[in-house]
Amino acid sequence: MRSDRRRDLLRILHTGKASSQKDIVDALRAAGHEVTQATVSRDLREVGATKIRSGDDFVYLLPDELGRTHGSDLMIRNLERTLEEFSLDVRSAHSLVIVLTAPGHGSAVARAIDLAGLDDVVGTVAGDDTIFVATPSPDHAARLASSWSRDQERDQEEEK
Amino acid sequence: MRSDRRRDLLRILHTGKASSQKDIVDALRAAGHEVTQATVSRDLREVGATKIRSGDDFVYLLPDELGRTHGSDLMIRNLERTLEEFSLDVRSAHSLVIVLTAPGHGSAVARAIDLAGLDDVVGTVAGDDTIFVATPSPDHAARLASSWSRDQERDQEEEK
DNA sequence: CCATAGTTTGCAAGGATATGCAGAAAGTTG
DNA sequence: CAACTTTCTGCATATCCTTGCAAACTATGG
Repeated sequence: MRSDRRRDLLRILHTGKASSQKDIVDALRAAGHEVTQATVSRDLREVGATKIRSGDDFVYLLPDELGRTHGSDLMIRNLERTLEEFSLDVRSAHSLVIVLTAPGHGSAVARAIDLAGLDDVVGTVAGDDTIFVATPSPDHAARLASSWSRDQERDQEEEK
Repeated sequence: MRSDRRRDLLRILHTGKASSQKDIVDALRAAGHEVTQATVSRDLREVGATKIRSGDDFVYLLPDELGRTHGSDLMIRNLERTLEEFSLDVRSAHSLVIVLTAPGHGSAVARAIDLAGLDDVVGTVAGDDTIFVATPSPDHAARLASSWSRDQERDQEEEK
């Protein structure tokens, strides 16, 4: 039955291990539902599931899990890319990290930092082109700053 | 040049109007970049963009926009589906709406309500199987309650 | 300027997903 | 129960996306 199958579909999606519709077909068959990929495609549309990148392959996620991608690989890459593109300088000052960005991009970069969900980041405050990042200790701040500098340098090369 | 093209790609993605890689190829060509769809595919992987449902078709979004799907069509459908599945009863009491859910699903349903980003919803508090939804007025509460009851009824039919 | 190594791209093939259509199933009405 | 309407599904196919591979391009060191 349709409703029965959908319950199992949601369960499968919830495990976060379905990376293709074929995977889902297999899982559903294992649960006793004889279905084809075409039906799965339609079911997925109905529940609003979408396939997003997770590292190098994909995962199907439900809409309410879309916002929970904090700290994921995707968001960490997003931070790296954002730093490459918009950060001009990164320094540490005691337990703070100060990031200088292209004018007007302070908030955007700070958001990327927040979304990355790094343990070392306690909080951020963004101005127009400057961000203060609070960390637990000067040690942490130094580590973060040097890591982010590396990300940021690559862009400087290209400017030449 | 690669970096130049990527800047334009990000701009295109930001408009939220690219629903296929072919669209993006066209847009890039219009901006003076001779590219093929294969290159676009690789560029998209690099910036971490993913294709998500938007109503009946798709949109390519950047990672940091994934969380901003509040209030979208996707989230509204998600709420409808969630109510169908987990809500047992919906009533209004003055300017509040009270939703009774399957045991343990209070928070999950409340989250779906929040994500839908409805103007009429001022705030929610969730218990194990009960949710209080604050609205601006008894009028709003009544409207919401009846709308959600309709969603919820469909499931009741199937229980028979 | 050449040789070499690394990077980027197009092409073509293959994989994954969406969909028109027609038939099956389920539900409705008289 | 027959006739009809509506919903669901599989099949076959179209569309869309990814990827291996080889060629074109860049960068670097002689």
